[in-house]
Amino acid sequence: MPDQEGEVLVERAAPGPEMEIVHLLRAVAVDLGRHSTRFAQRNGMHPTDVRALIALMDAARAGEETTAGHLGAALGLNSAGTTALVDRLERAGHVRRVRDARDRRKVTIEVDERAVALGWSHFGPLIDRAADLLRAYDERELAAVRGFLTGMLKAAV
Amino acid sequence: MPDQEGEVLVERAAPGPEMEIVHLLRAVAVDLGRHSTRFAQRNGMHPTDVRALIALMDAARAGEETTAGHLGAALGLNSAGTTALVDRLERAGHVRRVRDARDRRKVTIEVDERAVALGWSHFGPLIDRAADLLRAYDERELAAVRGFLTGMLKAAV
DNA sequence: ACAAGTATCTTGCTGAGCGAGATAATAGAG
DNA sequence: CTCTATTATCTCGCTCAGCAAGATACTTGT
Repeated sequence: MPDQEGEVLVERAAPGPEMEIVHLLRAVAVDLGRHSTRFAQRNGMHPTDVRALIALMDAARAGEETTAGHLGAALGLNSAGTTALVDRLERAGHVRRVRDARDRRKVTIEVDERAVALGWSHFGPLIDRAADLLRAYDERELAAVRGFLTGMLKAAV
Repeated sequence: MPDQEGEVLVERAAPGPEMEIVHLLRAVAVDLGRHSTRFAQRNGMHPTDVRALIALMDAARAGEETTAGHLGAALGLNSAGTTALVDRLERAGHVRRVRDARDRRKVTIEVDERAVALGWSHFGPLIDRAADLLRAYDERELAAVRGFLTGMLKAAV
């Protein structure tokens, strides 16, 4: 009876007990996004601005300088959008533009310390909570969480 | 010596082995966001449109009707933005507007079956991959993953 | 020294989302 | 039953993030 094709498509997933966790992961991803959007709005920023600051801090932690071009590429913006983004962040005092001394076409972006502190004040409690949860786990449980997240990371490319 | 205050703020987190997993979770959240943005762009939609379709499908799965107002509230849009969003989705054929018969002020939004199928074709493989990963776990490992995600969900409000 | 290449910025535009208010339908008081 | 308050959606005019195209400034290879 091919008269319910829609239903077949809707109910395609294997409805095992795994699906609960899959939906949980999605809910967490959505909520983390909301959390960071709220942070943006409270500080008069846009979601992209927060993503930019996070990208900049990640690079800084890895010991890499970030140029305007790098930043734009990481966020999927074109050059005009990148310039506007950096203008915005600079005007708000969250970053500084520094002309590269060796290649003077380049502009490296440095995050202001106060922006870092602001980020910690908002995301710190969440990170602490996560660390608390994980400290209660033994090595096999940690491996399970790590393995699941690592697997999802590879799958989501 | 208080001449390195910036550093103190930057390195505030307890640098235990938990931090690796915290960063993993954030990376997964970001990548899932990117995945859904790519889906949006490939189909000529905006991230908000995808979020709207997901919200609509979630409600439908829970057996609830979604009105324009509900949808806007769920996405944090005002009424003008909501109207524009539904216009866009309707123009693209992803949803239908249906005037509620009992309260004729209300407009309920119905997702078109083809939009659902389109979503599955993109997110299905990812979901399958997640289910595969989880099927290899025993009950205690599943409980660990579930507990961590549930805890983060409560913390991220 | 000069052509080709690379990094950023400028200009002009499109469109998502907002604030304010219009329109239409329901609910409650008398 | 009618008049007013409330609720749900839509319309209008605007702001601003991001795009496409091209200008500008610097570097590199010949």
